[in-house]
Amino acid sequence: MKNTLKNKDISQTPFRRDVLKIFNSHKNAIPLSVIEQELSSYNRVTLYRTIKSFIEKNIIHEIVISGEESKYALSKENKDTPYQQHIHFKCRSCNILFCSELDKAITISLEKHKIERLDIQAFGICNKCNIS
Amino acid sequence: MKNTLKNKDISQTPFRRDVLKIFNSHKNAIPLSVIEQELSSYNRVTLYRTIKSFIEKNIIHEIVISGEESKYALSKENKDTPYQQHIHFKCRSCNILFCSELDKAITISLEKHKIERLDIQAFGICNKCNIS
DNA sequence: CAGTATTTGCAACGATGTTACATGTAAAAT
DNA sequence: ATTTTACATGTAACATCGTTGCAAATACTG
Repeated sequence: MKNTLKNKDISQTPFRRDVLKIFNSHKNAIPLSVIEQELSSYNRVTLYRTIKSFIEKNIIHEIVISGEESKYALSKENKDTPYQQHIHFKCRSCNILFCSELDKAITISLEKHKIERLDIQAFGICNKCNIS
Repeated sequence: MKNTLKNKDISQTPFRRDVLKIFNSHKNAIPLSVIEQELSSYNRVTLYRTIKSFIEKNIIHEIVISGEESKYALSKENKDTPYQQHIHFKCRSCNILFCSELDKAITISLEKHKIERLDIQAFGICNKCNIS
């Protein structure tokens, strides 16, 4: 099922549809620069605002890695489905960055601190790069 | 044992000593703005370059969390000690951010992808905030 | 102490992201 | 379907962040 702007409490505009279309056409997380390349024309300010409202509406989420350009990926979870632990995997060979759900949830305990949520980033070599 | 600039392949200057002193006086990760406040005077460019070289020499590391100012913390590991999994904990009440080592290493498998390193960020309520 | 390599401060620049405001457009109301 | 209203967009200006080139100062080497 395609991600749409409907039922997201956000008004539908041509620009937002174009941006969402780009996210739907990418399996993996993409940086702003890719979105800019794929838009025939755009306004910098509007794009920033679109990204910001998509994040607020939980349509996408931001993935930041130290020293790298932020990337964005469609969020699978929404208000109806509970939070699922998911991991971001980054391949150091092809630089691809994608999200994946964890089969078994990870539990970490940290002394007397109460952990409510975990963000996990994994770095390594992806399937494809491992073969070739 | 205090962290020093010796044996780090980096020349010692008053400014670097001042910055390092600030890191040594904080148990937790701090943003640039805190360093700036605690330096009686400083040059913006020099501070950026100092932070960058401290990161390169693995004296400190950067912790980035989506939507927040980057923070920096002293690195415990250096070239002599092997990489240890460590976790960043952020308290959503007092906003403190600190690093902690994991007693037992976490293993995650992701289909056919080869994971070499994990970064884990935990969010919740810290010990102190939990009590009060 | 002299020579060399590195660091610093300054000025200028470029990239990134935000704000105010006028205009345009989508959604809601009639 | 038309009006009304709320929200989204484009523009310009601005603020912040981080970098670069260069000259002067300082730390390290012999």
